[in-house]
Amino acid sequence: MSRKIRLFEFRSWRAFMNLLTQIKQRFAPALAGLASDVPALLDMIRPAQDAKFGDFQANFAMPLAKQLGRSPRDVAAEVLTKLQIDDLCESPEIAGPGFINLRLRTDVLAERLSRIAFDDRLGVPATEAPRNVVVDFSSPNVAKPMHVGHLRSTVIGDSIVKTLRFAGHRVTSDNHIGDWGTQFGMIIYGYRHFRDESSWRASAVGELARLYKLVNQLSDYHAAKALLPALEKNLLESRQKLHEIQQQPQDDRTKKLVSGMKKALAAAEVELQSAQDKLAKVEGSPALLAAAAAHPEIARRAREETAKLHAGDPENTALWTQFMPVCLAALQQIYSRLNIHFDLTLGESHFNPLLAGVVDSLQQQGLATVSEGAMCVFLEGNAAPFIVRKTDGAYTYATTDLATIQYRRDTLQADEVLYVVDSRQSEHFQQLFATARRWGCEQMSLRHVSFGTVMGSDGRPYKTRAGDTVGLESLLDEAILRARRIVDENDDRREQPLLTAEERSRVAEIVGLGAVKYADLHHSRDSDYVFDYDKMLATTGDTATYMQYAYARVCGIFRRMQISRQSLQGQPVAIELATPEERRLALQLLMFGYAVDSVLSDYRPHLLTQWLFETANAFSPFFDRCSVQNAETESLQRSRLVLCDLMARAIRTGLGLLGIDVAEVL
RNA sequence: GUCUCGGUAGCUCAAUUGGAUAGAGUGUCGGCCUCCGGAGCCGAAGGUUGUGGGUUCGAAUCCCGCCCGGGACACCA
Repeated sequence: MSRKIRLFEFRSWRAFMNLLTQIKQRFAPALAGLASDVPALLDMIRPAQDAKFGDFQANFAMPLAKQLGRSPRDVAAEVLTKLQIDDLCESPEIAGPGFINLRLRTDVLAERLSRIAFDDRLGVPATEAPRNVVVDFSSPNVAKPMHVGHLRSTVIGDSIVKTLRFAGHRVTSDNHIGDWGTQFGMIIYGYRHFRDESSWRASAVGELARLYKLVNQLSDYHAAKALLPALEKNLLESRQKLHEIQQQPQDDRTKKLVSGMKKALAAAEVELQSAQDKLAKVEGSPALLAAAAAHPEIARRAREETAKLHAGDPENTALWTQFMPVCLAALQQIYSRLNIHFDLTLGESHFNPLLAGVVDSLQQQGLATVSEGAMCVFLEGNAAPFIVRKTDGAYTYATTDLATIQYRRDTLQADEVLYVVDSRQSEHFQQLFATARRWGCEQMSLRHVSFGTVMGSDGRPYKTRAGDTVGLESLLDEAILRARRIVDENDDRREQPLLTAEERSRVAEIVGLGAVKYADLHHSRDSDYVFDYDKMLATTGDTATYMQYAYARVCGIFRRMQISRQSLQGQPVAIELATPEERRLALQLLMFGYAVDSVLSDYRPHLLTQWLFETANAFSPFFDRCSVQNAETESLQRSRLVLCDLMARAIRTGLGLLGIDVAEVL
């Protein structure tokens, strides 16, 4: 009996937590007689765009008025006469063309906040409809060092996993690593011909990375050398053509031709330059040049090693088996540093045995046909076919991806699969999903969560000054190093430094990693963004550091007053919202659930960073003007302590969903 | 050439997917330290949302044309 009652209470207060939902429920009967599609109208009730419009705003009067052929303000007024909401809000106001502005009663706000004061979930209920979601992200190639290109997928994917879990879904994070590709042919070839035994013993990972880079470089060298005459000829011809066109009288048609030619010319120049760079790098080193001369067929031979591996050659399989743990350990090192965990790491090799069956099945269903020797799926609206088996009999990543979908449907029982992969592959996924649907996966939701490129300050993809891609490891090192300088400087400025050397290292790690992750997540994912250490580690503005600082300031209050946050728990709370600053902070804290919902509606973590920044921003004036220590009354002091504790947990929880940590002292 | 994503304050980015006077940060300028962490707070200036049309009560957002940029376009993943 008592258990039943408690369950009921629990569910009812959870349901009541979401003020917005509750407000919508109040509007439903008021709208019932006026419109057929009430839910659509209720959906137009939202948090106010600007605090001067109150706390919530209803935008439905204008479209509804149009349906009814009446004036919007009239319709709004009629709705208000039927609306029962005075136990929640001040009297609603009609403004502008017909907006309804709602301001919550402060006593209601205080009461709601009191209820969630010690709730770990900050009043956000777990979903009543949990789904099985597989999130496919990070997905590096093993045997190649991870670089800046893997950053976004890894960070965004991890945040989506954490947010989905928080919302109550059953999530499987899966790292679909490239462990069966051409790079293995390269390191096998490299291992046979260029291995340095002592380096191998000292650091197998480092040696594999060196071998990969070396073989790649030599292959590029020969390719560039072979291509050079054609590139030079191409460039000359482009210049010649451009010159000729420019001699002609200028009209709209020639103008267009000129701009087209200029673009082609620029592309040809870039291509030539890149080839020349590759040649210069090898020719600049006698050792490399000698190696290149000794291995003229290196690219082809490396490909053959890959083919042998795929064909089950025992020696190459043995090498693969020997290399894999080394490669995985190298990846794991970065993931544990980033504090990112995968439930599964099922790479391409795992699905290899299934590929023949996939193609057979596609063929049997009449989806795939042979064209120009390749097994293809032709899709309406796509010029290029989706190739599932190449002319030489090898399978492609299309095939692997289909096998993976099958596995996720049948074995993991997924309702939904998210692919956190950069936007250049959107055509691939569009074809993949279309094929999968026709193949029998129409029940499953498949989504490409795409994102843009990380750029340098020059507006081009982020590279080192020498033009190499930036290794992820060194990128993190640099961020942490810079964070350490900031932490040192700050603590040294104190009369009594608060941190030991070890603590400083720990804090620098938290601040540095947080900066990198936050900078990535606070941009909307589909746009490119400019990578800038100074901006992401700035102690002012919309950075992780600013949020972490706000957290540390709260901790400072408790430390100073010698009150543990733990000791507040379990005692009765009565939140008092005496000032505008307290009210603003309270409202902001209650919006957490809305922020989480909005993130998940389209997998956009930047909406959570926005909420965090607004929360830290709401806290600052409170901190400035509402002294806890010198509060007028004991009950006000207690109320403020609870508010502080809630604020700290909100920041910690919110940052946590982004994969970012906090520290008590910065 | 086709498809696709973009062009918003000096700079870096938002804009709850069609809602009010387009907002933040940074930078610039001007105010706040007998008071819980000044890594802070408050304020000001800064815009023809690439451009020309259209759709409607209402457009940065949707449609069409043009200009500029990124990317992808049969056997790499």
